[in-house]
Amino acid sequence: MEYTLRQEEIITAALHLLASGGLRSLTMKRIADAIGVTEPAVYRHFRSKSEIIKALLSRFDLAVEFGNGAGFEPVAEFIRARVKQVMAEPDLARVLFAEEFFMESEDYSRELVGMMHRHKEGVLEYLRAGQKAGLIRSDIGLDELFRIIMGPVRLLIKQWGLSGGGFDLESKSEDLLAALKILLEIKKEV
Amino acid sequence: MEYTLRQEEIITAALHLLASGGLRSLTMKRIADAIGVTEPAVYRHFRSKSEIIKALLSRFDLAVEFGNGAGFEPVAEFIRARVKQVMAEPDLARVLFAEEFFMESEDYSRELVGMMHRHKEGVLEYLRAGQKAGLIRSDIGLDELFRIIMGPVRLLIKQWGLSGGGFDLESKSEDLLAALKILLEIKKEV
Amino acid sequence: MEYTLRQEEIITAALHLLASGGLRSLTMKRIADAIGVTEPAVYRHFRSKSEIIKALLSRFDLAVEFGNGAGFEPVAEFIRARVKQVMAEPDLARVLFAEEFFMESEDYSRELVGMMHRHKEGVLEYLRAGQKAGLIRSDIGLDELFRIIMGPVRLLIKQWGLSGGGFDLESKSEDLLAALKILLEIKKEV
Amino acid sequence: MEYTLRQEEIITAALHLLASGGLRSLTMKRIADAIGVTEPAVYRHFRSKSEIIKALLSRFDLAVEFGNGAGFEPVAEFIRARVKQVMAEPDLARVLFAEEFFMESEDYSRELVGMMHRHKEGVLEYLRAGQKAGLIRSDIGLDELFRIIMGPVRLLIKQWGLSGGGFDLESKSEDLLAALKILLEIKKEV
DNA sequence: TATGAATGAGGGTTCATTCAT
DNA sequence: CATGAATGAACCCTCATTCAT
Repeated sequence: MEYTLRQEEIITAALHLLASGGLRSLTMKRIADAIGVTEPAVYRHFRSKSEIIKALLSRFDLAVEFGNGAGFEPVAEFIRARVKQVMAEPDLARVLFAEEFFMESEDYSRELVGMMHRHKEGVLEYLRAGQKAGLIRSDIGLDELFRIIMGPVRLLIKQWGLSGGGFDLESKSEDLLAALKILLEIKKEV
Repeated sequence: MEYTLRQEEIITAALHLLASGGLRSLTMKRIADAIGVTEPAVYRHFRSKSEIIKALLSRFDLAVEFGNGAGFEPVAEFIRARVKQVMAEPDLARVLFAEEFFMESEDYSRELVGMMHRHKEGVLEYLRAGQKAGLIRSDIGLDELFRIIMGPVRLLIKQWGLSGGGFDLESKSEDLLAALKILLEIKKEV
Repeated sequence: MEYTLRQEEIITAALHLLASGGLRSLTMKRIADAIGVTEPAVYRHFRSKSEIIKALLSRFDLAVEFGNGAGFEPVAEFIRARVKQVMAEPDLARVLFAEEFFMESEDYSRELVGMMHRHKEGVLEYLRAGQKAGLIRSDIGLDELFRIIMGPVRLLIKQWGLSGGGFDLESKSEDLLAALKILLEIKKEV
Repeated sequence: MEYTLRQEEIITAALHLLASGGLRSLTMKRIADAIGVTEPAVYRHFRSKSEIIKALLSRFDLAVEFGNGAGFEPVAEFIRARVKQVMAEPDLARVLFAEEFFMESEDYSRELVGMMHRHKEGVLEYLRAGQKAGLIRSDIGLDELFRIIMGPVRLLIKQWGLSGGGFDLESKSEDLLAALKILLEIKKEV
């Protein structure tokens, strides 16, 4: 979906409010104030608050193509893309993995779950192919493998968000990826 | 802090509301309805909604004593305690790692951060000692170690919560612990 | 249904607003002002504006028992009861036969239609029995008979309402009933 | 007053909205949508919503010339004209005798009352002349006569409108006229 | 210990209307 | 002749909280 400039402005304002004060502070009035108009003006651009939130959720999506790769490297690339996205829009870090925010409404949940599922399947596919190709250790189940990779990434990004960007996310994420690489990749013997 | 029976009842009702409908549905009216009284009656037991939420947060705490152990095993014990706690009160799973819920107010944040910190320190201590004692691999930094253990655990519990208890948390957590053990523990050579 | 004093007060205020300014002026704010409280206070007594309107509609109902009578006389009694009711609460006159007001919502419509139907059936039964007993002329169909009696009554009450009580409704209604009696009753020959 | 094509289109759309959803649904947005333009465009053709409603009311008027006739027949002709008009534009039936719709504003009221008055005077004149000429029974007052004729007609048209055109209005109106003729006309003796 | 009644603040949303383009 | 963007006023309703009883 394409958004007009005004719409993008609104989505950004909404994301900022959500990140800084939770769903409670994401009100039409505050959005309107943030972009310098009155409340009804916002309704020219989105039919309802719901629509704004749905549009906001689309920012969670990654323009990542899941290809035919195998092993840890393409997964790492996916994670690096996430990290870059979060760093480009730090507000994201505070809400990205807070599915609970949107739990309240079936509507948002569905959207969110769909997106999560898509990403999970992509990652799982890399891992499955990696195990088959002997690039990733096979003494650990796929489920566990997935959690052991994505769990720490989520935690890292969350910590960065909660700390207000208090550390260098990029270098810390590289550290994490390096550690995961050591643990999960099968070293090619000479 | 000790709570009266009525207070415990209120906290449980609040937790249930929070888990099932998010912060939005956690209102004084709904709490009152849930325990079968009117709103002012609730104020007899808690000075404000804030106090209820703070009391609720105390449920997140673990009555775990962090001792002098070292290595992966005491960490696993800590995690098992968490899992048991969550299974005993499934609502907890849906809110336990949703720090964002409480981000809104400095008040709650402080409480929560303190708790998280305490737990983190405990776990880190086990890991540090474990590395020193040669029980845990040392080619991975403490920070990464912590995230690689607690990240997946958080993710697992969150998934269980979001799925509405759709899988056997206990066995899945054992699978996870086993995988982490394989990855992180140093095998004693004969 | 029984209403508390406050509820009756609200219903009366609502009826007054409806009568004096149409549905447009029937707002929660105005009702609240009319009884000297703030808007939220009204919600203690009715769950929604809908409920108030439904309660209001119940005022349209007549506590008239439709018995086993026959002929014009019991119909006249029914009409006299309506007239008395309207005179006791003149606001009624302006809204009583304005089904269109409530057309907007299926909800109200159903309620209203049910009431109208009950009354119509009662009147029709008197007329049918009257024709069978030779008290009412039979050269006119029941449908027409009904309209020729109730149509003028409705018009009379409406005119009285629109004129702001500008004439003596009671005497005018007696004139009307007398005329209808002359036209429709069969004179007993000696 | 003459209206442009666009204006007629707007009036028709307004009438339709009014008939199908009451005054509540008669909004500038909906009118605009109905004719496929945006709101400001409507303002090109009418200075305000008020003007639209006033124009709408003009549809209630009948291009009936009240002549010098006497007795029941010219009244019946007047009624037949109404019925034809209503059948040609069924939406009219749902709002035609709903003076309450327009009660809200003095403005509309005056317009409407004037029209009603003109029609009433015309009908009354026929009846007065009819009584004088011995065509209509004189044991019933003029006021009552008027109500006994127009009351049922109004009720009939209203019922037709509320029933969504559920019966044959033309034949039912002939039945009604026949009944009224029997009741009110003086039979010429041989 | 509990209730009934109330309130100020604020929520999302719709309306008729205006104005620059 | 029409649009996109905006606005002030108003709408229904919910919230945490208070107070007299």
